[in-house]
Amino acid sequence: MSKPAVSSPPIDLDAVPCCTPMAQERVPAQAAGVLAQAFKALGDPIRLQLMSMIASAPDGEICVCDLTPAFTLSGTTISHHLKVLREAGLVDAERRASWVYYRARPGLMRQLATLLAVEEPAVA
Amino acid sequence: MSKPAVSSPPIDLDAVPCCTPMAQERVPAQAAGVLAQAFKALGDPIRLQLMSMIASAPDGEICVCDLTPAFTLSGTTISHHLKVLREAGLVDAERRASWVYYRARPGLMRQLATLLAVEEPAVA
DNA sequence: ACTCCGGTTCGACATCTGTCAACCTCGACG
DNA sequence: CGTCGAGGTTGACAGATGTCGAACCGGAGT
Repeated sequence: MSKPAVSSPPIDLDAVPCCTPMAQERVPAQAAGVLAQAFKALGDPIRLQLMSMIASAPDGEICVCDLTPAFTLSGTTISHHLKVLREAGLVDAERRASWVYYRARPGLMRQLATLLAVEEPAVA
Repeated sequence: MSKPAVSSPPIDLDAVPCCTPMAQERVPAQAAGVLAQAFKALGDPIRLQLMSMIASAPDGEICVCDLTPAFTLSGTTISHHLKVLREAGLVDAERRASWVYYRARPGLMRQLATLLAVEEPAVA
């Protein structure tokens, strides 16, 4: 919220030059905005489970109709959470026939993982 | 309660048996709560930069008096954000002399990084 | 003891977020 | 064409969150 920024629907993944562990170098203020949005998207139990279900889908993709019944929430709410994940650049949606399929975008996930990387305690 | 002035109450790090990439196995609903709280703590540009400054501190720790002037925010707000990071189990605070020093807790960060781990694209 | 200073906590406020009900859009199928 | 179902959008609402000013606390100096 410290960043009112008129929402940018399709996240500029290229505008995030981040690839250095935050333990090695301070993350630039500009990158922090985009990266924080991704973390915020994962900062909800429902979305974290949704993201997990999508990322661990056997075929690399999963239908919304398989996601919704996994929670005791209205379809509207699930749709809202999926939209957040979409706008954060974490997942991609594709409409096929009558159903919508979601798949993970490993790029951003990898960036976040790199950002969180910590030196192994063994290495001095 | 023999907790010092700067307390870091809850968060059961041991209660989070998570260590499997979310792309391999669906994260359990119970773990999702705690893990999501950690992600949420990082889901703010200010906190992400704070976390980064703490984690990348040369001596492994950094004084609040070095953190506050790095932002155009009141000390109150910085203190609030630091509290969020503390309660998420991401950082630890220690009062020494007149100043309070923060240091990163690599344990949870490593868990989050593992959770986000993605198979290398080399395997097609 | 008194004061000054760094930092947390408290109280208050505006804004954002999660949730649902209702409606709308797009394909599929008669 | 007309209907139906999946699911995304809108509007509305309670509750959470970010921010600040004021009050408070714990040491250091004087």
